[in-house]
Amino acid sequence: MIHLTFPDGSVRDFEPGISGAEIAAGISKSLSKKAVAMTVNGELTDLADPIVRDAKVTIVTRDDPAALELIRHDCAHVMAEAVQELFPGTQVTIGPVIENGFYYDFARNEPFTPEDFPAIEAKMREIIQRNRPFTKQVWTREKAKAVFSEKGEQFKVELVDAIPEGEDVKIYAQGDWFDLCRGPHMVSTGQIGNAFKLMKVAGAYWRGDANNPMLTRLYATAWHDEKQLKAYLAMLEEAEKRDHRRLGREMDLFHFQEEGPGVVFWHPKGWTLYQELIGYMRRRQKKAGYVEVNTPQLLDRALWEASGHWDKYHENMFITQTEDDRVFALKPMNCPGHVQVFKNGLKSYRDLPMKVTEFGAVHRYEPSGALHGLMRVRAFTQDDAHIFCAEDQIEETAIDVHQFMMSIYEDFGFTDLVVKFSDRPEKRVGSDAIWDKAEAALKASLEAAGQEWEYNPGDGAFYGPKLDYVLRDAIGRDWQCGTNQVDLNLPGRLGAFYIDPAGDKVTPVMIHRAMFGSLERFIGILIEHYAGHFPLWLAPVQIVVTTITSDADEYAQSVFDALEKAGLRAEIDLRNEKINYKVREHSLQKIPVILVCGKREAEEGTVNIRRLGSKEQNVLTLDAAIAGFVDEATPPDIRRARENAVAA
RNA sequence: GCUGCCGUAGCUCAGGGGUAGAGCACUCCCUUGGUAAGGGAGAGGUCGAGAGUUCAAUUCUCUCCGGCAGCACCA
Repeated sequence: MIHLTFPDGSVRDFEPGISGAEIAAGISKSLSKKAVAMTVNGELTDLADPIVRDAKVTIVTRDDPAALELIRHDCAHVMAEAVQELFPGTQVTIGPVIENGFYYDFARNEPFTPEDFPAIEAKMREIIQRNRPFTKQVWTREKAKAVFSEKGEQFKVELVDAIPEGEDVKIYAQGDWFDLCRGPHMVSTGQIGNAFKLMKVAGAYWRGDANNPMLTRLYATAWHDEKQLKAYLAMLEEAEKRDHRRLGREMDLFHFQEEGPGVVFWHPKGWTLYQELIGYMRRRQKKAGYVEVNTPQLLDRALWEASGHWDKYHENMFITQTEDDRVFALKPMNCPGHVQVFKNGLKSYRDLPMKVTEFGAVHRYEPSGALHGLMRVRAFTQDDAHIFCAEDQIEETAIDVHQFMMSIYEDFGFTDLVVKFSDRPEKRVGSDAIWDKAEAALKASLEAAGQEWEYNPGDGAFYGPKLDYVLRDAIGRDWQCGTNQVDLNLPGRLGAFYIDPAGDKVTPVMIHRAMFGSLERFIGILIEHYAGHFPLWLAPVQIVVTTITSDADEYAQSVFDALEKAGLRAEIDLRNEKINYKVREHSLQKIPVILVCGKREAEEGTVNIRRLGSKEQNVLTLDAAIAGFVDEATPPDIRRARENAVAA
């Protein structure tokens, strides 16, 4: 007898080899009907699997959140069967579950098009209706290879070969169709339900390697029920509405055009936002002891060869040649420039840590397919900094940078973020002793702040370990922004040193860090995060003053003048249009505040305030209104400084 | 860069071998209206670029450029 423990804590005895299906049937008829899988000691397995020893067992029903992964995975198998039924000769490869759904990669000479989707979906519904059971078999490697080669499924043969020795070669069948698969699956295709939809067709390299042939990938989404599916589709629509490329055009922030692929034309409003961010960061960095510099856009090839960038990245650099045959490259990064600033003039240990920062415009010739609005561009400005320090200052510096980073993200409302820690890769420079030190320092900086982190083993740069900061936006998407990297290589490579207390020359360690990452990208993220509804301190136009009729023009003008005098970014709209029209237009422009001045307000010396996203109207005296707006438009760092001053 | 799709007015899009259309936006006129579209008139396009086929190409073919989705890449 074996003892099985159930979620309610009860323990019952069974014959060894009993299956989950039998247990469920023994508990109740309805459970038996709803059961799709089970977990044994926390591991999800087929309901039909025998249980041979004592274990904790949970029966998973279709409504269980854990079943969603199974629904998607089963659906992937059904999609593969449907495709092979409709398009004979198509080879199957792999079809994993991903966030929100699944995909399946096929090899076929003809590409699929979205016009094929309805037929595939219909065939999938048919297969689901057949309600054939999923059955598992374990084959020998030889049999699997023989069967798949016989079928002309070369990719599957490769996959069988890739299964480690000693691991079972599992085959799951649904009716006549079968696939090599790790499992688990539900009981039968009928349990998949109807809440799925093919989403897109795309190319993808076999095994994710650009040297391999390209397969056709079909993406689909699948859910427990229609309601969830609809909610997901609605979320996609919402995401599309806040797409920064669309809002950038609608709000007149920036544009792109054909002659400049991947480079931004900033319009007055977008540039205001841009400058506001730079101003914020400049104040914060100055306060944190950074010194701001500016280094050349163009530098001789020799410097890039010395830094090692030429060797590794020259295909991705913009390179120029002058009449006298000198080759200059547009800087793809600021580090070598900052090292030159450090090197100019002898440095003492007393100068360390030296924090050099630059709003550094860099150019990188990114692959055409990588370009994406502001998120990936070929010319961008980093809020870059390099901190030159002694080895024994790495830890304090890393802590300092981490806390700085967190406080900056908080000012933009990013409180949900993930920090990824990457340590030494196989190919690297520097002694193990100093890697030990650098890795420990980065970890210590996170622990000192009580910050949770994800571990990316071996993903560090060849020159040092790093932290990456991934922000989660208002609709749950992740964006990598900040980075904090220890560099044990470049200062030495470029001949930087300082004089230590004993009078010896010592190579400093350099810490690379960027908070926004790139201004362009960060603005893209902010647009989507706020859906264009910027907080007042960032809004390019904070307030529009407008009138009901021309009777109040003069008063409106005086209101506008007062706003400008108070340092607010205001516009005035005296057009002979109906108030409805003007309110609509400025609301669509996502102007945070509309001040309506009619006869009444002119007589009373008040303003009628309407806030973006609300229909409410609020009447205040002009002075009170301005005081409120000035307060609200205060950047968070200045507000903090003021509050601290008051407290002290 | 790779695979697939797309490129017609500022925007969203229709059309299709005989040199173009709608709505919104824009300009002008009328309208002075209390919180999300008042009315009228007008202007606006080498149909992404080049080549080819054709009596004739915006439409068909090819090449290039740009965009979108995904993959690969991201110092």
